[in-house]
Amino acid sequence: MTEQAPTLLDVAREAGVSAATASRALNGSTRTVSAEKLNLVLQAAARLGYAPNLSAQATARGSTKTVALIVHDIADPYFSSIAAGIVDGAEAAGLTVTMAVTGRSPDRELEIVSILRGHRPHAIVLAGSRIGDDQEALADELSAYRAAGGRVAVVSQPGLPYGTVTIDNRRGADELADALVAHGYRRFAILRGPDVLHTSRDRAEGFTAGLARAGLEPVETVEAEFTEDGGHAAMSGLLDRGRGEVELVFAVNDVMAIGAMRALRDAGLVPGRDLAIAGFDDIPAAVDVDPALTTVAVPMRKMGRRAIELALAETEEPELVRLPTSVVLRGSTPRR
Amino acid sequence: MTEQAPTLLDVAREAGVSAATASRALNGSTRTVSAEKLNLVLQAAARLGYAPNLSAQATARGSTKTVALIVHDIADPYFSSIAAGIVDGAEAAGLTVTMAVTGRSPDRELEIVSILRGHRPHAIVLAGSRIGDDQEALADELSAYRAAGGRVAVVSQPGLPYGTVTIDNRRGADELADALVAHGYRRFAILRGPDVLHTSRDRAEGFTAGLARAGLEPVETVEAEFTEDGGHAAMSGLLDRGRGEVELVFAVNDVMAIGAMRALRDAGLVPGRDLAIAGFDDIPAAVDVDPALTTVAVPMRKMGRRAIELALAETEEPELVRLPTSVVLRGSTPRR
DNA sequence: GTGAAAGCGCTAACAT
DNA sequence: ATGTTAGCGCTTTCAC
Repeated sequence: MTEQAPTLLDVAREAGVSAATASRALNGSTRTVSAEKLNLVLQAAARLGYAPNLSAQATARGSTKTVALIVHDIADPYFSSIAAGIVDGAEAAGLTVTMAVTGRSPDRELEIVSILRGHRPHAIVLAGSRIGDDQEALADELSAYRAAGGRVAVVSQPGLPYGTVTIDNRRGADELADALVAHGYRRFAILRGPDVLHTSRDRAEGFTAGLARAGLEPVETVEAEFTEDGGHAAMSGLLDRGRGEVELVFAVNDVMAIGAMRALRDAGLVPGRDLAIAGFDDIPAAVDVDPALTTVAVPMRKMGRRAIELALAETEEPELVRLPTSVVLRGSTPRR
Repeated sequence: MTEQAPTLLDVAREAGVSAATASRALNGSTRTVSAEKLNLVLQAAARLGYAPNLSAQATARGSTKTVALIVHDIADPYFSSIAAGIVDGAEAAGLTVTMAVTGRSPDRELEIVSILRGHRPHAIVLAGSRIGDDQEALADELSAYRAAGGRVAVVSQPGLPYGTVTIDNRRGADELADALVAHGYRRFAILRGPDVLHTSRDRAEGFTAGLARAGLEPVETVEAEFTEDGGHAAMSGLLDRGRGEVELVFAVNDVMAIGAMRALRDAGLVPGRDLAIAGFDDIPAAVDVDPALTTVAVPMRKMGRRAIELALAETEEPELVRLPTSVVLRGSTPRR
């Protein structure tokens, strides 16, 4: 049967007023319409089940009430926590969140930004570290959006000329190394992600720098995918080759660390006792594994919230917000 | 400085053609415009960094290329897995996903559906079991949307007159009970969620039914929040009161089960050895905990994909798809 | 194949 | 306070 959705004109007609009045009553600044007609319109709208056509509203006004969020993988707890913060913040500002997923493909990301731009969102938020340094095309796309009055915020990856909320990955990893050395560890392996990921690189380097201050260096470095399976595979490989003298494995994120713990157990070893493990992020699952995972706590949800604030703020200068991290020592790295 | 974003007219002018031709070249059915002008337009568009205004397109066409997704909590692995499937499916169909989060509040959910309806999405997908039976207002809102030609699909909760993809919660729990009895367990406690959640109720009842066939009944039933903290609190409570003769605790979802395991460890007990635990869903973390969690596998990602297909399918009759579950026995329920 | 013109549902001057 | 009238950027008849 599919009748059309009722339009503003239907409501106006039903209420016996002009479209303009109906518009003012329903969406405008309320104050300019008499209580009487206001009621008439409201009731007519309710009777008809009217919902304003946001697209039409957007074309007419030239702006939308949405913020577009770009993440790499929504099922990844790191991103979904950030997303949760963003949704919170957006909701507080009366904005709807639209979301797109890149699957970590730079091409796809570029395409997505282009499509999203078409939605003319109030703001675009990029979450998660970009891939590689070759971001010219992306930067162009974003600056076109920016030039047209759009707002951009970036979570996690500094270096883009927009409001950015991030953490100090180097420092966090450095402090972790410190704490671990203080716990008596001396022989470390690093499980890092693909080198093109800034996050991975910074954390690995920070950790190495921390060790260096104690006159140490990593016994071994293994590269793997930035996922749980990546961590599992890398740890399995390490064990196959013989882990030698390694006492502790630092994985550059918790997801990888948890994958590594699983590999350890699969090999009949006990994480923490036979080999210590540390991660980075403090995702919710970090306290669910046994032993609980030593890690660097990243305030993911707060980062999301802050990103929205940055995007919405009317500043000329791109602001860089660095949220503090903290080392959290847990059972996966017992004192030696 | 904020120049305006280039419009179709700008492109047309730049290419020396009419707006109509530009429109046809950029978005229409390609075939009706000469190769020559097509190129002209394409180049002009590229030069200007043109991105079509999707809102204007939507008002003109009367339809959008978006699907709206409503979830309770995006940080919950259950929902984010479903969301991932939906994003996959939508992407395959060339649709953008917009997302809103209810925080499990029925009022908020109603409000969201109303707002979303204003976006005139191609389809609305509701993910996660609804709260309570009092869904009249929600049903009204949805049927207004439906009447205007919108498509609706529901994940997880049967009972709404729309295409639905779900699992047989009763049966899954029933089979789990069977398997656990076969493993030698006799004394069970059930950790259930709020009774208003169908999912929780069905799983608890199915489990009880399974036990009944073996001439057993649950020793105890504890109600808690449907979250990890809820599971933790409930288990702590159970331990405080003395768990008596209970051999195995069945939590109606993995998140609660994992919370319960954590409570167990907090109390100095070893999950699996001192007290067996089983959950439901098979979220990714189920294999990360130690011992790995016995559970009922739910194909969450596939459910999301299937939901999009249902929503997009042109069927009159609301279809009900029940995806199969399977019992997965792991270390948290060793054979007795 | 291409352009002119009307219209999508709404908002925002501009009148009154 | 309310109605009239232009648009917003795009698509889509309808002629040529």
